[in-house]
Amino acid sequence: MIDRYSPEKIYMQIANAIEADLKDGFEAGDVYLSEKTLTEKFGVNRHTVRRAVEELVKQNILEKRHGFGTFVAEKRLAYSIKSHHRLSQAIAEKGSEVETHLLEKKRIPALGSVAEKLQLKNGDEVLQLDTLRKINGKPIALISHFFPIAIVTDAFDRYESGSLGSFLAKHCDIQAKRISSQVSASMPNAQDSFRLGMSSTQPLMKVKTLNVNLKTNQLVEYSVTRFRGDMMQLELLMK
Amino acid sequence: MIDRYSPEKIYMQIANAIEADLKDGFEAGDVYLSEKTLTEKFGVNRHTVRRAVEELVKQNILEKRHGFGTFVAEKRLAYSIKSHHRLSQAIAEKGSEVETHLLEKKRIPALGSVAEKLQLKNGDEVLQLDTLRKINGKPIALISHFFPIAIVTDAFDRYESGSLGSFLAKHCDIQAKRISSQVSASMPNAQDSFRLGMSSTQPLMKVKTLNVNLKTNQLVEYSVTRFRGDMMQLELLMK
DNA sequence: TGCCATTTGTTCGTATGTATC
DNA sequence: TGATACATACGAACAAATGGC
Repeated sequence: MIDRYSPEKIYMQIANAIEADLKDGFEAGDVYLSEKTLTEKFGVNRHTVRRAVEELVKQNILEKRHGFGTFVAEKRLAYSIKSHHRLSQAIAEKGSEVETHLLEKKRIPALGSVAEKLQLKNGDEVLQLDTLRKINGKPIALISHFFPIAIVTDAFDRYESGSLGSFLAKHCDIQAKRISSQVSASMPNAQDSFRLGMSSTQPLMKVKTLNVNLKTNQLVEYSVTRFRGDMMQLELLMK
Repeated sequence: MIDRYSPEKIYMQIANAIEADLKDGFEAGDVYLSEKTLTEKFGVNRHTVRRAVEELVKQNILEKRHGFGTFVAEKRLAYSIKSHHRLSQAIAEKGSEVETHLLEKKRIPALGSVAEKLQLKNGDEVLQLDTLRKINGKPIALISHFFPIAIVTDAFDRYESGSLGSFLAKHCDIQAKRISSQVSASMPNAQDSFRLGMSSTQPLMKVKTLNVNLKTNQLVEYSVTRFRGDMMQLELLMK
């Protein structure tokens, strides 16, 4: 079953063998063999089967759940246009319920792009708020907000959920205005994919935005939003 | 440096530490520290730093080459979306060399979103042109252009390479103006990842745009651009 | 050319942590 | 609570690619 003298890596041989095995008696959603079973079946180390399974998870063929097992991934036909939420639409749609939850709040030294964007010195303190955005109960986006400490007031301590924009307007007299956005696609890290309840093989759409105070024109917020790539589509309408 | 009693996994602590380190003294293209060095620096096992680096590779922050080392990933190229702005112009301004190659040309019945966007009946004929865009010799984007047959003239037969926008202006008297763009992130299919010379585990950034003829205001083109997610970043400037 | 040091890649072994049922 | 299964982390050895001499 395994050719230890083949130039093809053992984990790839196993990945291929598993893939063939799946087509022969397994259906989407079925629980697949445990790592222990696979270890015995192929006569290799557990790490090696883990590496093989990892390969198939990356390809969306298997899924894993800690403490439960490995199972055959559901087919994702979900890419039809209709299943995409449009940011502008989804929020405006009647019946779409948008929630925002505060996940974390901490003071950190501004590093790299955060310092650069907010025009601070490397190491200047900023307040970081991480929030989770849900639409109709489903996690859609994670947002890390960065505020220069200079604009942070005690009012921030009271924020717990709901629109951060409205909160700033009401309690801090800050009307934020977006002056630029940068959009890119990348893969999620473990924490982000967990928090968004998505497969780590699905991409994120990252939107980095810089906001100024509409009145004073001062830089007040830099934020990094990670949208679930499979659920969100940005819509840009030209004038 | 490493807190072994933190609930945050060691490999994530290291990934974060490396990310901060990178912003402080490393530039795109620089060779980063070897696994051995990192192992000593953080006082952990080599597997653990490998896991951390893996995390950053997934996020397009580091790149690895077998037998050579780890280096800081190149910054994504930025591309501003503005109405009247063409990709070739946007990039050319930065002094990069842009090539466009025709991959395929065919007449097909408009289906689904193509018909919908161009306001055609399902099954109406459209001309599809697939082009590959390279910047400094590297494949960056695949574009599928769809034109209603009504606007297609014999001139189209002469198109082989170069800016399609300029071609339309010169030979078909069409000045295209973008009226909307939709941006999303998704994984590439086998053909796209092959044509773009990228890993099938890296995401694409898809930009769907709808263009009208500036003079007549008629819908003239719908296009779907697949950018390599690891090489491109859209930039949106407000106002 | 070929050899060597360096660096990443693969595989084995072992132990312990943590989630699920 | 216990059994099972995946997750993390340590240690060791060898393979394979790279670049310099």
